[in-house]
Amino acid sequence: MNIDLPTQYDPKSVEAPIYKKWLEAKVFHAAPDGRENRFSIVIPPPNVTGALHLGHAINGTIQDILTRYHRMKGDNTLWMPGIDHAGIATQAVVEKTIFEKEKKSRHDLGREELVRRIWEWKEQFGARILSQLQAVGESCDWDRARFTLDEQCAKAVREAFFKMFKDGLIFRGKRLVNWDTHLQTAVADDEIYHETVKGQLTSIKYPVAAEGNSEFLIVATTRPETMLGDTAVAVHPDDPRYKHLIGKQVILPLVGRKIPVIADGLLVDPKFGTGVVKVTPAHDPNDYATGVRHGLEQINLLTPDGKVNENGAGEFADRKYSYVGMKFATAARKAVLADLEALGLIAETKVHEHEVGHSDRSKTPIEPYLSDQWFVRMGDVEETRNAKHETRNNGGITLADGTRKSGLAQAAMDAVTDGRVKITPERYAKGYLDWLGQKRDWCISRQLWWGHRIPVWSFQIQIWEGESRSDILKRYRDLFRRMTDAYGVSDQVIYDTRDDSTDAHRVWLDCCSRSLQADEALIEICAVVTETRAGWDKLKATEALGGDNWHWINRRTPFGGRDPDVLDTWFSSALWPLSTMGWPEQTELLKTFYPTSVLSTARDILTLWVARMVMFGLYCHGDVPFRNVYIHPVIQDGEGKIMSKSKGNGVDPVDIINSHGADAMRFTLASMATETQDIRMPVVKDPKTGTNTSPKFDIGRNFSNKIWNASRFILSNVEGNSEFRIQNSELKALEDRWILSRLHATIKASEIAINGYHFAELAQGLYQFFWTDLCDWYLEISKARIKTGDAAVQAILLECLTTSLKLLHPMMPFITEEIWGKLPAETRKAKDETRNGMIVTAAWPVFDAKRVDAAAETQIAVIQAVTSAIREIQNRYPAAKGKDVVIKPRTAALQAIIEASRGIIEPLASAKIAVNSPTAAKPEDAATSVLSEGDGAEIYIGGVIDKTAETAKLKKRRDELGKFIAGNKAKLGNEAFVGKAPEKVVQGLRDQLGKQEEELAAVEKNLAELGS
RNA sequence: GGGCGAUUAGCUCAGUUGGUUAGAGCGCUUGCAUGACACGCAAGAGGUCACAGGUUCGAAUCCUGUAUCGCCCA
Repeated sequence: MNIDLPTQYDPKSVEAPIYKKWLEAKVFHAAPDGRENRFSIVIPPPNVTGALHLGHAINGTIQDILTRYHRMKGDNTLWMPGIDHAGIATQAVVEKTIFEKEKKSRHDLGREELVRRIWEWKEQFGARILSQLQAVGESCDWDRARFTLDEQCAKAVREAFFKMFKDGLIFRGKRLVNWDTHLQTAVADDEIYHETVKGQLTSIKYPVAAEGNSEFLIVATTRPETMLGDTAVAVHPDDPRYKHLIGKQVILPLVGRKIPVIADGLLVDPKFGTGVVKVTPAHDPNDYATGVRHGLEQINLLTPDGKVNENGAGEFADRKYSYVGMKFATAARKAVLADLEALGLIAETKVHEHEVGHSDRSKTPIEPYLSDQWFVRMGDVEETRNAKHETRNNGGITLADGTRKSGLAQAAMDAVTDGRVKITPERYAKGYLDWLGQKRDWCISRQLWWGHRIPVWSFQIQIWEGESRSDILKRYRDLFRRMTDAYGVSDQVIYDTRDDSTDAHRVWLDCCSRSLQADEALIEICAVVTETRAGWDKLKATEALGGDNWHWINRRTPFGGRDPDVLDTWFSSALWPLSTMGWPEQTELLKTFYPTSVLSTARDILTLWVARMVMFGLYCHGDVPFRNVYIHPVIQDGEGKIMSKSKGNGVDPVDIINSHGADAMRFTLASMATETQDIRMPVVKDPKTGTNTSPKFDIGRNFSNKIWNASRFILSNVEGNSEFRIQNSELKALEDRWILSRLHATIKASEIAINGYHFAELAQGLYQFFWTDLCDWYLEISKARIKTGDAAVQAILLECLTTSLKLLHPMMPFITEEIWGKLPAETRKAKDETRNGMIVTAAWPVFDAKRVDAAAETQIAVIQAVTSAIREIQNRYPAAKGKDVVIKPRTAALQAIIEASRGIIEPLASAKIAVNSPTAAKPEDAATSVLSEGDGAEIYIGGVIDKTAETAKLKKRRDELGKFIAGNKAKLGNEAFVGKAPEKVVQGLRDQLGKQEEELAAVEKNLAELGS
């Protein structure tokens, strides 16, 4: 033992240099080459707002296992890395930081300055995230790292937007959206969490508007302030209580507006409350839908910052009321209630619990808000929809490969239904299909400054008397086309008109541009046409518009220029597999690595992200973005709570890497990646550092240390020898054949596990082989031969070590690379079969069925059972240590096995087998162990007995056996069982019963000898 | 309210198409400085497979219901 290695593995001193070595050798870099076998993954880009958490760590581990495995298999392997700009999240964090430090709002800074500050933030935290990913050991092609806001990604976003706009799949509309009054932006459904709030259900009396009628309709609401925007009250069409009022009007208290009583079977449940529902189309999604059904007016009451606008006033019962400027859900509510109370119009109030949506980012309650937003049409496209566009079709959409589909959502659904995308575990496909099946239009505009700005220029056009909308629009379109043509970018701009305007005098012209040059042109055009008449002249616009019939572009509109909004972050994320590979250019990279092999992610973004990538992949490029989707489990704390910063129950992967090493963390996480959807990780405070940690990670650390020490042991015993190849002629020793059999079984099991995404099985299989089979048994059995420098053993040891290291490498890359580097150079060369002497590119082991040796496995199982039985007696009776053992095997065959294995068993048990015979006599006062392995045996060590303990133990076993035997006898006595069960099962049970009976007989005989 | 999932040893989890005596790691108990490793070695104890029905020759496994918990959607 002279190899110069410490007895404890120190990951800290190893990991950074190893990673550097990989980077320098450029082993993670992938480029298109001639290889047919390819494997590619795009990373789910971590959010630039935050640091890495365990979710990233487990997913990174999984992806790295897959990537490193395929790289070793010799596939052309690309793991594409990058980070996400995470629009709302990042802007909110930066705004908050600036406000805390400088007491300045985003409006104080201005758009340009804020965006500059966010870029600063991005540089800082983006770098940190990348270094954290590297600390985990992830083998991404860093040369290709992308950021969702960089130029290449921006180009893809522009192109996709342009294409959709052209196909009429992107449209602008006034819709009810979730409004964050604090951040003053629309937020997506998934950016909202629901909280149960104790509220009040108020019943309000609305007087019926008819001469001499003193009737009231009573409506119940949790949001009385929204009554200011009511435009109807609804009853069920079949409700006899109100039938006579349908079509009549009620007077809206406080406001004085007369609003109709409508009949709506969808909105109203006659059994709930009074059966009368107030309808506020601009402030409630259900009411909005009702309003659309009945053509009701939509009265918005809200300013963007959550106050009551000018619509919140009126006159009722000869008095004026106004709530303008009050905070909507708080002050206005209070005032409305007080005024109603004073009027005696409150029929009842009661405490009521209900769910209120809150914004994830600002934690403030969400208001449904009627506003202009951009949408992606998810649903089926009907024929009439495209009538106004130049490209007409018969309904449906065309994917990039020419396939026709009814709509975007349907295209993405079909890809999973017909198996082009396979989701693992399968059950998650249901959520994906259900979500897409709703085909809800996707609101893609955000009133933020951080993100891809919407590439649309809008001009509000005045319509003068005597000219039709379509005429003027056509003329403007022609004009704009000519102008952009002058800039040489006419094919970079599409012109579209909005037909959703209710204004008879104005109409919008939208110009969507795909390139930055087109933007430049539009800036120019915008400046000219909105500034001066001279500008018009300059461009000969007058001519273009036709003489004196003067029309103009409204210079006061905020939209006489580019749309100020940015795109939802998921829009650029949806293009990630395409944009990172260079789309819309048809790059070699794209041709080689798209579609990617697998996407690994957490279930919460299966719909938001995965579904949209499928959609965009098909629509933009004509193929799915990945063949497989693997959904990994979510790590929770010991109580089953999601880990989060605010709860303080999170574990920081960097802390674990510092305390346990990256390999230890990776092994532990892999061993937890089962098919379940949640896994719990008990969290404790590390007394040394005060940080959160988990005893779970000790498993990985201990295993690392085991690998380290076994390797140390093996390396120190093969020193001075060079290349080893196993000669089949030398495979005489049972234990040698056995460990190779186990090794090859492990190779096979590892491959099956990786290919099936069974990472916990992979971890357990390797742990079992390395620790139990190799260390506990093989190394112990062969120690004597190892000491004598037996060449066959050395060959086996090196074979086991090198193959184990390779199998372990994808999961534990650092330690395996470190040990690989300590191998004798010739061995490394012989076992590597590659390229640069590193394990990272060494060839993956090849399973050899000829190495599987069932006979050897059975024999070693007997040896293990006999050895353990002897040790068990020795542990029970310390006096038995060193004393001779008497074995009474039940058959001559077993006797022979034991006889042949004497040389193995005796050193392991530190005892001599004095007798090994079916007719062996039991020694005086012998402690007994009755074996059921093999053909069964009794094992005695004489002169040590404690009669009471011995009797108790045998009795316990007797009772157990009695139970088993009774059960088996009952089964075998059952004709139905014997008749129906497969012969194999019946025979197995008979054999088992036979053994149990023999064992019971032996136990009873021994009990009798003990006098009980 | 709808969907998905979980409930197996003190803890965290396995348990394949239903089939021989339900497994692992941690923790616990006992013994051990043993020429690789105490982050170790040897051994042991520990389970009414949430509950109630059902199907079946046979159920941790399939079905129905109940309870508790988690997640997603509305």
